[in-house]
Amino acid sequence: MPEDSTAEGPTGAALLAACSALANPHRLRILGALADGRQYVSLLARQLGMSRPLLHMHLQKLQAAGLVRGELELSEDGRAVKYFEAVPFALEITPQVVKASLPTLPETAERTDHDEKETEQ
Amino acid sequence: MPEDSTAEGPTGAALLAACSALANPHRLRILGALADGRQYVSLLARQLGMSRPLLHMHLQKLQAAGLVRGELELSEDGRAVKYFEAVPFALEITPQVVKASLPTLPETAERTDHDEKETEQ
DNA sequence: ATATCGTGTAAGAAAAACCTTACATATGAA
DNA sequence: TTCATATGTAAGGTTTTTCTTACACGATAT
Repeated sequence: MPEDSTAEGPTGAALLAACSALANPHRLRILGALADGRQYVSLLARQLGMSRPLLHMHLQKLQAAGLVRGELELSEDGRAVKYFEAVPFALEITPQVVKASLPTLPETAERTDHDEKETEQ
Repeated sequence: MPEDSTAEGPTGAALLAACSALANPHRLRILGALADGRQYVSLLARQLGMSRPLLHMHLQKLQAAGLVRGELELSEDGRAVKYFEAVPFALEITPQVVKASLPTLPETAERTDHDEKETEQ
């Protein structure tokens, strides 16, 4: 068996955050647009044909998930410009990876394994 | 460069469906529970501590995304029992994979590239 | 001063997702 | 028949996400 039991997987929280961030067509386009180069918000909004506040919101979600990174800079002519770039992540998801991530999934009250008397099939 | 340009990636629709299906803690638990063996709905609901109608709904979403598969069987004693199992998928997601999937992402009107006069930085 | 460019964010409507309760069916056993 | 098991699903409310509109600030250029 070619299994490498030391292969690190994402935490449940990280996996959930990443998948949630990717579960939207706009955010997929945004991430795709940043795949081969950084860009600043206003221009990116025009390129993608969406409003700037909307793009801002989606970028926040992508950044919170760690898929994208932003940096505020001052351009030559003095204006504040915020550039975003894709984080070079590589997320491999399989049923086993999901299973392995569960212990670190916060959410909805851990199964407290009290009243479970012979619930086996 | 170890790049294999013929490495197939998921379609935009498939990627979006998969990520949407995984963007929920209950569904992560469900998939994790099915990772090493099939199970039928009612028992799975008890094991996961959730209502059967709720589990049913989540299983539908997982199945629609192709991450899980269900089969209705008749047990020895004649009762109809529906077993679900995890599909052995392996989804690798990177910014480049996302970018490559965009042409096959339906949703929100393809950028029709008309009025784009020198929008370059 | 005013216009233009960049930034951020708050308020509220609209849409989608989530979840519970309730009902309906079928089978086997007491 | 009645109870227990399994299945599926519709109706309705709650919660979350999504999106627009509107406002605010700062700097440069006219």
